[in-house]
Amino acid sequence: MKASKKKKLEAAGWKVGSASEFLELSDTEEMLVNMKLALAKNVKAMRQEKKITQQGLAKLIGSSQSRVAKLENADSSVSMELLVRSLAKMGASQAKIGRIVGTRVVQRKKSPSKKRLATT
Amino acid sequence: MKASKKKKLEAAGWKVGSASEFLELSDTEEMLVNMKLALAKNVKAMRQEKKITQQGLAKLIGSSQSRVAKLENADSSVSMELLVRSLAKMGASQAKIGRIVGTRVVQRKKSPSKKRLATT
DNA sequence: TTGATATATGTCGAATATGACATATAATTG
DNA sequence: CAATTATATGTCATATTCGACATATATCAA
Repeated sequence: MKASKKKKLEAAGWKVGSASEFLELSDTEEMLVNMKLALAKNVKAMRQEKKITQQGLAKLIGSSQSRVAKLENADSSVSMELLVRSLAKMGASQAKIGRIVGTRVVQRKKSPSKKRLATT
Repeated sequence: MKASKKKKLEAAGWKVGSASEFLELSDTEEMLVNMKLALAKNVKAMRQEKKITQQGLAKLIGSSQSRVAKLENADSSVSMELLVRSLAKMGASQAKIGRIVGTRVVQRKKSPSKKRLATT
């Protein structure tokens, strides 16, 4: 994983430390993080498209600007449900949300390729 | 809404009471309930397909049989994240989960059709 | 039927997510 | 530059979700 991406994930509170590198997360956990990143990215994109501030979105979903900031940065303290709810409140269709959930934003870990033994 | 469906939703703890009939839920809330129903339905279907008990799935996701029962019945106490995590742990791909999230299981409320005025 | 196994329901203390707030930093505008 | 507006970060008390347990009910085989 690129150092920049790792730093970003760590900053958001995800466990990407020495004992469990991102690439070592279980497939399930990696998928969940990936879904949240996809949702967060789209929350921000939709909000900007609608030209409203985080404060505006906060009002729309009955929350606060600080929580919206955390939403958009995929902070580990935000639930998948709040992410989905935010998209829905901005008018995203269920179909669109489904497509977002199904989207990979982080490159999938390559399954280990068979290595030829060194012929020393 | 059919009485049977309403009863089922109410039993699961959703607010489908006099003051807010299901059809009166906001589009957003209706969508969220619908997504959870779709996820729950698929958790049960996948588990049965794999021929494992709720106890077995519980072990797979690190939970208990009672919580799995609630999961599959879309109890209001279960999060969207746990539903998604359960599907992932059973091997559902991110794409598949996305398709499930985008699936309507409850008929959409009809938008009010323009009525011709009665011509007394 | 009876017993065994599976699923459902209710409750609990613990863990996690919440909105709100203060305040820091960044971006924009004049 | 300074002022203004937008976004980010840290914390807290409250609310929600959690696994676990007890126990009820259903399903099915003998």
